[in-house]
Amino acid sequence: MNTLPLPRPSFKAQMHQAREDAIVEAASRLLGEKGFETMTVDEVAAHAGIAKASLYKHFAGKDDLCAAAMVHVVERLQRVMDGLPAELTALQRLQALLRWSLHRQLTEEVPLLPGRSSALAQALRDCDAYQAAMRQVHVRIRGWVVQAQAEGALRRDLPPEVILCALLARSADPMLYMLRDLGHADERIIDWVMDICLSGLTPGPVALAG
Amino acid sequence: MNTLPLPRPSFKAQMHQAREDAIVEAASRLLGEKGFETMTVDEVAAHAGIAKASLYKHFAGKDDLCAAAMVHVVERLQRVMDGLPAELTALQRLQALLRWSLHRQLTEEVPLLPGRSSALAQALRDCDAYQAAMRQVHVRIRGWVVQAQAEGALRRDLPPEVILCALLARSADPMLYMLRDLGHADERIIDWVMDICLSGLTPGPVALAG
DNA sequence: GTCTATACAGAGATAGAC
DNA sequence: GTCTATCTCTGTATAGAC
Repeated sequence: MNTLPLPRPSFKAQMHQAREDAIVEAASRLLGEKGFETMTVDEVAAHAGIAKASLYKHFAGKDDLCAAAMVHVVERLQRVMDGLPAELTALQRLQALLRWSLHRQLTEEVPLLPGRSSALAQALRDCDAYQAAMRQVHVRIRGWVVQAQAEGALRRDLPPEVILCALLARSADPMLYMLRDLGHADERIIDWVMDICLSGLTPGPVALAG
Repeated sequence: MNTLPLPRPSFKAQMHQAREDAIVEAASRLLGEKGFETMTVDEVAAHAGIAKASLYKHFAGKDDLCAAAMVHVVERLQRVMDGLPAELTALQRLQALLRWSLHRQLTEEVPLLPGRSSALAQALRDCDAYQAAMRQVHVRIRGWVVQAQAEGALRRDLPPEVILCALLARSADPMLYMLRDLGHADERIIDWVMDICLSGLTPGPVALAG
């Protein structure tokens, strides 16, 4: 692509970027802990250590701010995908992704998916950067799903899109919190959810009732 | 002698109850469509056809109102459980319940489970009526799970509580909305989700990566 | 118990000095 | 660009007449 040497960012620009990152990180944290509707811009500013008015010099509004936080999350996911060892099979890659997203959810970080009836969902539909990043991720994961199906590691009677949804939806599965409320340890919860997601609840090939 | 027409002492009470039911129904509808944080008491009053101040004569506040709506939902679930044909196996009962809750979710009705970071979750923890009803439902469904395990219809290597959580969590599974956004028909979505929940994503016994 | 009108609080967003 | 102080709107809850 662009092989031109990038101009060294000025000190001021670095400061600017660093502060913006701090804001986004604070927003991500609160978004994960409290959700879009419950969190407030005041809290974000307080956690970032700046005044609210300064925050509005960086972001147009709450929607904008949280959309940026969500883009941040997707970019982290992309880096995780990039960092997977080359020798892994397609299924192993998908398992690693699943484990990563479940772990995220249990540590109260931003979920990959916005809540169904959250105003954030609408804001994200209008955010081109988020849509583009998310499309990339989908295409890439879908490729792994198809490959895993070809290798016989995933069911071939399900459309790849459906499997893709089933995997991504785990990152917002309420089952994790229900199990945590019962007092189970995080790692055990993750193992159960992954196991059930992949193998199901029935012992063998299920005999569906007519 | 008393020539007055037969007294109908419960008439006023009936009116009272009918109005209260209308309020709860409106609250349920909006709770399902928009979620606890986004919906407003004004909207509920408008949908119920009364003034907001009148609503506050029936319920102490928004929390109270929505808790009542949630209790209403659990009671409907209990009636569904009561109405299941006696000749069904335990697994078939669980499948029927699963199908019912998935159908509910797709028709934008109140989900059985509150969102993770919703203020409603806290309100429900403080609501004895909800807690009691929910405990009853849990115990009953858990019984069916144990029975299905004994019949070999559900995996025995998972604790019943875990399977119970896995089933209940489907009623708030974001997968349904993802598939709907892809343009699939409701019935097909439900079939896929039930199938994947019970049989998993892998073809046979899964070979976990070491 | 139901209404109209209003008090009160919280949160998003902005003004204007520095 | 950052701050303090303020505006404005929305939404919960209540007062008081009938």
